[in-house]
Parts: sequence; C-alpha cells; structure tokens
Amino acid sequence: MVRWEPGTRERLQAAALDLYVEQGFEQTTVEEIARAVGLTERTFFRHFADKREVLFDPQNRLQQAFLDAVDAAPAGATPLETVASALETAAAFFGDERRPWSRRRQSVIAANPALQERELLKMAALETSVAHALRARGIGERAAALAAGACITVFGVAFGQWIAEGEQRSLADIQREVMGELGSVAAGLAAVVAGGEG
Amino acid sequence: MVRWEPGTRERLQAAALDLYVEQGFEQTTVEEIARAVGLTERTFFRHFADKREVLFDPQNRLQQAFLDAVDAAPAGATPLETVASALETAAAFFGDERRPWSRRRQSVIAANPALQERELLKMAALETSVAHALRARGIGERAAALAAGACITVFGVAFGQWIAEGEQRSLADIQREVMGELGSVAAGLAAVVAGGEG
DNA sequence: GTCTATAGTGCGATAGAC
DNA sequence: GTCTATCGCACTATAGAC
Repeated sequence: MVRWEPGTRERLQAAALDLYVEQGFEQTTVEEIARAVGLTERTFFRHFADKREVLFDPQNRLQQAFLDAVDAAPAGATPLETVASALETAAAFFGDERRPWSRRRQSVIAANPALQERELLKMAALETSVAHALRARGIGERAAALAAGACITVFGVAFGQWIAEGEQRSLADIQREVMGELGSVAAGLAAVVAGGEG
Repeated sequence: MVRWEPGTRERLQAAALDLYVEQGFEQTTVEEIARAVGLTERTFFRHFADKREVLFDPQNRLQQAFLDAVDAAPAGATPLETVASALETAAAFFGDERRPWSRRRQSVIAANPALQERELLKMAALETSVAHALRARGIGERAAALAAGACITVFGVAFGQWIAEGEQRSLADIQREVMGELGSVAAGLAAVVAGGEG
C-alpha cells in the first residue's frame, strides 16, 4: 500500500471539476474535494494556493509555449508576424482530446465571477509575458504591448469559438480565420488616425 | 445631530484607500475601514459586496460613458472609428484633478493580485459591453469583439502612461498617440495573413 | 495536524427620514 | 404608517499561522 499515490494534483483537479460541475463552485467546500480523493483540507492547500487555483495549470505550460514560440520566430519578423507564429504553436496544446474537458471547465468558469477573475489574471500574465518576450527581440515597448494585446484578443476570441457547441475545426484553423478578420477590422486604421474624429 | 451623514459610500472609499496605501490591502481589516468613518463592519458590506469592491465605482460611470459614445457615433462609422470616438469621450472622465487619486489607487492595485483580478474583471465587462454596443449598430460579432478588444488595449496602454511619473499630457492626447502606434503595428497585418507563417 | 483571524452571509432589531 | 440606513449576533468557510 503506497503512502501517497502519484498524480495527486491531477486527481484533485479532476475531483474539483466534477464537484464544481455537479453542485456549483460556491456550494463545494475544499474539504469535500480533499475527501473525494482521500486527503485532508490541509493537503489541498499544499498543492493549490486557493480554491480557484485548482482549475488552472500551476505550471503555466501555455505561457511557456507562447514564450518559446516568440523566441523561435525568425529574427526579421514584425511584431504581428511573431505573435501569429506564437499562436500557431500554442494551438498545439489544445488538441481535440482536450476539447470536452475545456468545455466543462469553461461552463464552470462562465457561471462564477470569482473564477473569471482568476482566468483574466492568467490571461493578463500571459499578455505581459508575451510583451516582455517581444521587447527582448528589440521591439519597442508600445509596439510590444499592442501586439501582445492583439495576440491575447485573437486567442480569446478563437478559443471561445473552439469550445462553442458543435464546433469541429482545430484551434489553429479558427485562429487564422480570426486573425484575418482582425486584418479587415484594422484595414482602415491609418485613415482613422490621419482623419481624426469627433 | 444627524444620524446619517450623506456620502457614506465616498467616505468609506476614501478611508479605505488611505488605509490600503498606509498599511497595505491585506493588512487592513474591513472593521478598521468601517470604524475609521464611524460605522460597523456590517454596514460596510451593505455598501460594497466585498473588501476589494470599495476601490471601484459601483455606478460604472466609465462604462456608461463608453456606451453613450458608441451610440452617438455617426451611423456610417467603421468599428475602429466608433471606438476611437468612444475613447475621446471617455477621456473626459480622467481630468488632471483625478490624476493624483488615480496614481494612489493604481499603486495599491499594482501591489495586490486580488485587486488586479477585480480590475481585470471590470475591464473585461467594459470590453464586453462595448462589443455589445457595436453589435447593436449592425457590426458583426467577430468584428465587434476584435474592435472592442483593440479599444480596451489602447485604453489600458494609454491609461498606464497617463498615470506614469512625470507624465503631463491629457489622456486623450496619449490615446491618440497610442492609436497611431496601433496603426503602425497593424499596417503589415494583411501581408501576414496572406503569407502565412511557420 | 491544530488553531485562529477574518471575510462574508442571513436574519432580525432599532431608529431616523418622510 | 413606510422606507431605509445602521447595528448586533450567530454562523460558515477560507486561508494562513504555529
């Protein structure tokens, strides 16, 4: 009999998601989650800083993927070319096999402002780190911040479509489509800036 | 002697900001804030849902300003022209007299992830409502979401500069500059989309 | 593993404003 | 009388300290 089985984190995450889906986030206590996998409340807090964090990847693999992709982009690439290639790479993290889990997870988050806050914090951290990686490539602070903002906006819109009911296409395909639509929206931007407005 | 002085909300907000600046957000208890203005903890929670909310405008006036400005834009305006005019209008909310208070508030938020989460939630709500207002003008869902994302990104970058140490220019001036930089960044977007990437 | 501070909720009582 | 701001008390769960 093993004293502690491996994959404790993962089992806590799975149990938490199940309970959050079944009875709601607020109606679920940390003690319930811990007992569901044969542990105590105290152990839960050793693995996760708080009750929300259990729905998020403590290792931030997505962020690491984005950063590696930014670093790997060709030296002469523009800021938006760089983030476009980062989005391509990041899409590999969300294969078809993860889509059902992502949908369940998102339904819980959508129902709880407290969880939305945490998700937004993670996305903001991602945006900041992408901007930082762009700056390390010699891109100016403003351009880096704006390109990173565009990157996360496109990712967010595309991800929302990826988990939409009935959606079958890959995240990469959807991202390319959304990036194209961003091109359409931004097409008149030079004119807007030159012309001024009321 | 009046039992209830007016402006209870505002006095709680001022006292809370003072205490958060002096001793930190986490080191300040709700009871301290309440007692600082002669009230009890229970009354604090009558006015604000939680300890963080006291730093935010419960009336969401900024959001209302954005929405009014979007509705007031000329009928034929493109999505980005519309958000550009919304940014112009919204800038009126942040006059020079509010800059010192905004700086104090931001220094507290910058030091506390829990407060950053709340700020991000407010910004996300703002973005969503701008997207919704754009859709009401007949703009497609995707274009509306992307234009709203650009709007909030520009606002965020510009606001950060507005409260930067030594900054003197108005928020509207900075926003125009940032919008111009977004034009530069987006200039090559059509080429990126057409050419694809590794 | 226990112990505690405190955030936040629910219900009810009080009392001034009108 | 109604309406509403305030207070009091009991209570739970989170989260951190020891």
